[in-house]
Amino acid sequence: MPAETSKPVVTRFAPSPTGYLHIGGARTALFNWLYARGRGGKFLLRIEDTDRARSTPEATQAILQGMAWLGLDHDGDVISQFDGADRHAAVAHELLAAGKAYKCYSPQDEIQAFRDAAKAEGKSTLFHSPWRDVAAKDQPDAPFVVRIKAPQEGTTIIKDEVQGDVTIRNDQLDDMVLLRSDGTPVYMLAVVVDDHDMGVTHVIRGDDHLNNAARQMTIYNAMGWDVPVWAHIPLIFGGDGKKLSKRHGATGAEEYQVMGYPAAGMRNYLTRLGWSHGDDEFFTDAQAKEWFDLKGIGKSPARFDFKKLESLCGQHIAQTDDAALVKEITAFLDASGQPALSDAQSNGLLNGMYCLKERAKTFPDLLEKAIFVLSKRPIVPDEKAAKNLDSVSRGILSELTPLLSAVSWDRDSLEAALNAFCEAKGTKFGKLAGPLRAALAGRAVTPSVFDMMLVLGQEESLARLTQAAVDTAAT
RNA sequence: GGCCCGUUCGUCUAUCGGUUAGGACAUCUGGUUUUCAACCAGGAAAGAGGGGUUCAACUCCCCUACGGGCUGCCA
Repeated sequence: MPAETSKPVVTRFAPSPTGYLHIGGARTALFNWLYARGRGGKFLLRIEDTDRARSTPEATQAILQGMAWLGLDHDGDVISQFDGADRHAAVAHELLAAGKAYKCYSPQDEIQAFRDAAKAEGKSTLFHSPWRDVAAKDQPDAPFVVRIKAPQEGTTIIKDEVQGDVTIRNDQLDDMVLLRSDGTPVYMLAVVVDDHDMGVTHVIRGDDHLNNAARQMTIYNAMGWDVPVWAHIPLIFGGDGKKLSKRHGATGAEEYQVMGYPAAGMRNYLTRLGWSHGDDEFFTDAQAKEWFDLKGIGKSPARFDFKKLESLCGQHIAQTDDAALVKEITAFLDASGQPALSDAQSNGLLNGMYCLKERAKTFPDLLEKAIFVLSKRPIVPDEKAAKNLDSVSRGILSELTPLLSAVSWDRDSLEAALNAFCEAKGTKFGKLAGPLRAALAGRAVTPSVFDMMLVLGQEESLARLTQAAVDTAAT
């Protein structure tokens, strides 16, 4: 690996702005980001917008927003591929002048007819232009496309860090179009020129481009440019082993944001999907940057598993700093179009975070558990909680309340007081917990009653107990 | 049709010619418990099929099956 130290790493993510940031694209971006960031290199972002009909500024915004949410910061400005069209065309003309490309006058319908016929006969549909070696003086004054002169003998070896050495016979390569008949460059040319001009050293992209790499290499070779290190990564599938699509549920990065998955958990899950570092499952960004390499990327497509995502997200939430979580939740609320937290709610959330974050896998999950601290009196019990507030439990609560007003408000004292109360009443604590939950939170599923009382404070807790004891409306 | 790639528990994966094929998520059983979660203990669960090579194959080679990709004046 001594070569790696000689040249700084430059990676890039190059999405087409035709829709939201697909989760598979997000992972490709993540791999590029990790690889560059772990090596002190640069991570560039280029928008492949040469298809004018399908590219939209909204899509570019969605991609930027998705990357921002995932914390994938890029170096330098966002590059528009379309802006480089003149440069791309200039390269094609350079190739033309050097005799490494040629003008092809075959009309499209003719080519199409050839392909249809070849297919019908079960023969190769590779088109061989009759204009490849026609001298300039014999060329007509007619519309033409510029095609590269691809090698016709020998083999091209794609030295891929993930797939290994992939050998393609050159007779399988076509003289692909570089410039359309209107003079505009095609994608295949644009990527190569841009990657070269941007100094990209490692091309990490989906393996749907593996075959394209051989074709792109003919351009690199014709221009005498260094071929980058290739790493073609397998695509992500849905749970049924089919290409991930809408029917599998969410495919856009921002949908995961709206569902309340923490970005750190997403990064961890996506990194581990199709890449491994021994048995490590849960790791921080710092560890991921340190460990990530091309060798650890698997060759087979991985399936997306929500359960594992949730498990990892739960662990990340539990390990995130309380204040940072409140910030993330605030952003989540905003992104998902929900009402913002009041200052009082924010503070309450922060105070209660220690006992909330241990038990939540997503932000909505956490918020659900936090209802006790986000709600104001009067606490209205939901259906399940109401069942714990029958007349008997109300009686018990009203007996308990004066007792608690005399107790010192710390965990040990509260536990002692409640246990003593239960013993005196001859009941188990379990009998008391349900009504307490209903009174304090209005829910049947909550954090520990001690934590709730501690977070709420003595005054508020007693007020809620009092209210529950006297309120008979629900029964 | 042609060319290219892939295939280890349900899922993500470890292994890199010699292992009782390991871990994680999910699942099942038991325990703990104050609900949910968490936690503890334990269980079930895998090399697509067929040929080689080798003393020995999940690991190397070939074939088949299945899945995927490319085969555009899309990207």
